[in-house]
Amino acid sequence: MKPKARTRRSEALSKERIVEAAIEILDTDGEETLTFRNLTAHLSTGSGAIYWHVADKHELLAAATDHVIARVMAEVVKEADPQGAIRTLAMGVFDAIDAHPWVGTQLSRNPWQHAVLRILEGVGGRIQALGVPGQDQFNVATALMSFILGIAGQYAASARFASSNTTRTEHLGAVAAKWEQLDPAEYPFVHQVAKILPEHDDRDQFLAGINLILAGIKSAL
Amino acid sequence: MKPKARTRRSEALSKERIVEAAIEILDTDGEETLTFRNLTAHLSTGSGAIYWHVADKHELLAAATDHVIARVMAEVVKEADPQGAIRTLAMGVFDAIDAHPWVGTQLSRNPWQHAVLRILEGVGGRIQALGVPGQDQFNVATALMSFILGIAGQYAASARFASSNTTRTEHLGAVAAKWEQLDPAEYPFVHQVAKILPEHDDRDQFLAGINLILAGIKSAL
DNA sequence: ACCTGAACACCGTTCAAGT
DNA sequence: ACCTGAACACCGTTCAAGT
Repeated sequence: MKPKARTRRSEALSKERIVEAAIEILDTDGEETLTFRNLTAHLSTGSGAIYWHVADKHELLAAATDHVIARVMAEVVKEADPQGAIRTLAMGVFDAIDAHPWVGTQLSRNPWQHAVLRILEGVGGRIQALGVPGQDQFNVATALMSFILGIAGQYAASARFASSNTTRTEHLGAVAAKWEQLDPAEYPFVHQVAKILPEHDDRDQFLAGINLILAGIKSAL
Repeated sequence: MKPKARTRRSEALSKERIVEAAIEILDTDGEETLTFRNLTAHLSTGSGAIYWHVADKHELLAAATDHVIARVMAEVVKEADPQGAIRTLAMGVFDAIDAHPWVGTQLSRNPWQHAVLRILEGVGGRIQALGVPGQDQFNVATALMSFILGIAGQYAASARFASSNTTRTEHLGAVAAKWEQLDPAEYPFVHQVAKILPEHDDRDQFLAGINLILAGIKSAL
């Protein structure tokens, strides 16, 4: 009786195969479960084998993130309207994080990884097409980036907490309940927001933020 | 010859003393060096002693972050003009992250910790004072928050990489050099930005982002 | 009630030894 | 050239035992 091979037989290792296996673990079992021991077991190889193909865990995570983001950016390529392109680009990143919360963690952790450059290029090109003057392009593009990366980190964090055993709305309900126990005199706004929190739509919220920034850009043109 | 006591004698432990000691380690030696063994050595106590006062490392980090952010928010309290208040509040958070990069990491990692609520309350109150209609306040306040937290994560990441042995400008120069090796046809915007990157001012960049969002808010009023 | 510190169950990474 | 897997140098956390 052959043991169940978790991977298709034993082809030679490669960075690509390693990244794919890592993504599978990250997607199905979450970011905390990705260890080199777990990963090498999936690949049915020795615990140190990975280091021949990948420098360290940071590089592996960056490569996995780039894999996901590259796909997103490829889908955005052709959109004539720069504003529309920025929206679909941003929502594409959002949906990728929704599907792979660990991508959000990773994006917000290292601003100079390749995946972030892909996003910056995508945003920057549209900013230029929008007619933002040269000396403002850097600030405008990075502001949009910061907002996207900020959301990335937050959304990934929610997913990390919620996914364990409760649904997202249950979890938000628990958060809102905690907010309502704060002193209403000291935290009036938080109290008000607690009522909306459990049933709000993250995607709408994100798009509203993008539109806010786009409005700021247009008002300065 | 008495051994040099790293802490003032052996008063009883308390959450406050633990948090203070943690902040000192985080500030002087960086976030990677904060381990419970290191921390308890500084406090000259047993390695498990902390767990009587603090649930786990996450709570400790959240408490340390709240300690820093509470100070920042206290300084902002009275500013008549809501726009000005939002600017000083945001810059206060920025300067706190500049002085304590680990605060940036921590803020971007957990959106529901108390420190984040302080910022949200500060931002939200000013958003209301600005006259943003009720149903938009949540989206607008959280968008501003996301931008601030996005910067927090990025700035902390730069500090983490740069601080090791090179100065910030040296580090940015190295990043820019890497960007210039990318295919200019595929990454035209990144190439252009690489020229500005090493000598840009992070504080100006951050303020420009805040002003962009404020402009977006005003244009919708 | 509070503290000690050995022990547990892990990590990422290295590297001699194998093929 | 590539892989193996024991070993190294750590982690956070637990918990019986002490005071």
